Amino acid sequence: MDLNERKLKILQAIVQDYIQTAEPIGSRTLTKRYNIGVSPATIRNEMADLEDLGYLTQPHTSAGRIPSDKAYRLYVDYLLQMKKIASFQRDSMKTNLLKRFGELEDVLQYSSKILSELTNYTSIALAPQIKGSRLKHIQLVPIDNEHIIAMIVTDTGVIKKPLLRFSGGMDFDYTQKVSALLNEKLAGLTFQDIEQKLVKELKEEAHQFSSIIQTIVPEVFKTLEEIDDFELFLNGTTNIFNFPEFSDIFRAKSFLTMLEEKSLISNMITSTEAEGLTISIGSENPFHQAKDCSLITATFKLEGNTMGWLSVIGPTRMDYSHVISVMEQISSYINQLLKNR
Amino acid sequence: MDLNERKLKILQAIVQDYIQTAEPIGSRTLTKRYNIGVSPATIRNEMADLEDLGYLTQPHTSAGRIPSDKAYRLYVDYLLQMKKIASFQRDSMKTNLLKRFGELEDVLQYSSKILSELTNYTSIALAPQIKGSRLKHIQLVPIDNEHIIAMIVTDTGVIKKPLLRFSGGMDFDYTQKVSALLNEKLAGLTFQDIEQKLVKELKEEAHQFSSIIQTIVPEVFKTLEEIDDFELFLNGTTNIFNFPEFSDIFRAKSFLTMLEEKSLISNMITSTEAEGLTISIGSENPFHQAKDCSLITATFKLEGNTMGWLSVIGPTRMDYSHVISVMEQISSYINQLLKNR
DNA sequence: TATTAGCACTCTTTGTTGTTGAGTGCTAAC
DNA sequence: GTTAGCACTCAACAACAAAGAGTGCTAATA
Repeated sequence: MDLNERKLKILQAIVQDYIQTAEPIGSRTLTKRYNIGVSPATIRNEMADLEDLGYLTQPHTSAGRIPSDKAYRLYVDYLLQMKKIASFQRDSMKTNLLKRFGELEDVLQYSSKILSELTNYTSIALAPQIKGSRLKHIQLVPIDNEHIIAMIVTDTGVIKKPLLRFSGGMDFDYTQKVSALLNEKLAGLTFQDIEQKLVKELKEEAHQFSSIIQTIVPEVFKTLEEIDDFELFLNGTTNIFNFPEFSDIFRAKSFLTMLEEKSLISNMITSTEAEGLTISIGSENPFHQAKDCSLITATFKLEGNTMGWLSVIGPTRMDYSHVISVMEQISSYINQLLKNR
Repeated sequence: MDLNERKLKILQAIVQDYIQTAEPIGSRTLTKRYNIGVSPATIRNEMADLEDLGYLTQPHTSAGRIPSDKAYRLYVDYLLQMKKIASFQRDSMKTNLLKRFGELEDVLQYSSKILSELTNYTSIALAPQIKGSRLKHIQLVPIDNEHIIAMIVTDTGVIKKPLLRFSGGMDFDYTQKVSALLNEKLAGLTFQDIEQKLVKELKEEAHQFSSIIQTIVPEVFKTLEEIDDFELFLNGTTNIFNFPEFSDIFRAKSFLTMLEEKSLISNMITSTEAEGLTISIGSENPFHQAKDCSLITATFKLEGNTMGWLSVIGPTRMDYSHVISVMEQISSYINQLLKNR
């Protein structure tokens, strides 16, 4: 018993119907809505087979069938193979997105907003942690007698700005010299390298600035450590209320509570390694909280470094076709942006 | 017919009971739970009076009574008058809060998190817009040949960092001179002043830098304009699921949707002018979306300038006593912090 | 005169029961 | 191999009854 042409046809019809209606579908209704070419009785037999094979489940004996995660996986793989990317909204999106410049974080956040609006699902933007990235520029700026800001730009575009308390005062020229030295020594290195090896060396080498470097540099890193979470932006969280599977208050609650757990979400998203689109369906997700959800993640890379992630999360009964097409569009513009900065 | 001692006693009992149980309460139950000293029949008469006076309502004829917004208002005014501030958690909170330094925004955000955890309601932190505040420090930093970051520190502690595209390149010394000039001319002024009057003057005066100033300064302000929303931080949004009045999916949805409307929320919060705690109950709120909610807002000022807001939002049946006491605590520490920076 | 006991009445909530209809699996006929 | 027919299942819905918490009114009471 394998998946012949007819079984595939029936399965696809069921998946598509369920994505639209969220209702279990029976053999008779299927023949009415779709042109399968066989009678309900035959479909019933095929459905029983498909259930045995694990593609369909039945909420109760006298109900229709609903697709399993396995069925969605088949459907999605088929879709990805076809890659029938629609080309809607191309122009308006392009100009809007390209008009924005600035930090990658902003671009991701803005894209996430568009994404949730276009798909009506919840969208998540995630910027990488600073640790793995490379220092592009560091600049100490004295604010007043007691405070210095260390402005830090990385190759992933993240700009962190730890505010340091530094009693004793320091004038601009001095911070300028220190900044120049730090740039010279540290630019291009990863933060891990800097922290592990170079601070010591630097202290020894730069005698004339040893006091300030001993005070400031560890302080900068300590503060960075503290603020260095994954930055997570959510959009369209209330969209789940549009879906009947979340009209149960407990489901809605657990979904929204899951979204509030930043660490869980970022774990789930960053676990995707491959560049491009990754789809994980229902129980494929690493956390049980997400077992009724599908997560579509676009990973952005530049020269091997991960620059950020963009995700859509929704019910397993997700309109994969639509979401994939929108995400492919947005991804291509972001990649364009990444290459041209 | 006025509010005699006994009516007040009964009303207070009803309010307190309803805050705890969220169930309409009848005369008999009231006598059982509280020691009023009269029979249910008497209480019924008094309740009928209180209903006529607008302090109570009845969901239906054979149900108990629930307090109206007017009743909560009376209760809250009484509470504020008493100011029975409990002194729990004082020490742990103090050390935690004072350990944090840095931007006021961070302090507000962190406080909001504590606040939602301590009260189990939703908490909102709001930092002021940049427009009304004064420039404390501006520093242009060249990142590469095409980008300059303008780091801007204001007296409200907000640090904005618009990234500007500036083709042509500019070396550090040059940006340094320009920064110094801008600081000299602009520090201490409000952004409105700068924008309206001074840009023109500056252009004329500073001949040697006229080209860059003509290019950069308007660009900085344009970018500021774009990013200058109220910064709004939400915490504990899913806490509403704990309250039976939001166990209806539509209520929950409309509450959460309201929270997503940043402009509405910030309008509601910033409409409070007075320093200290402001409470608006149910229909007292300016927006109908919030007519089932109470909003308790702490406004922080320093020398007349509003530095930020901290709010708790929840059902009108809010545990005012508890929330007020927690907010008084946190506010006092934030004020302490503000004065000592 | 203010308070209270008693009573009839109201209305929601909860549980029961029957009906409907969409769906199934199985069998026998085509 | 496919399909018509049939008995069966089960959720959803509506109708109905009973329970229970509450009310307002009236008459008795302190």
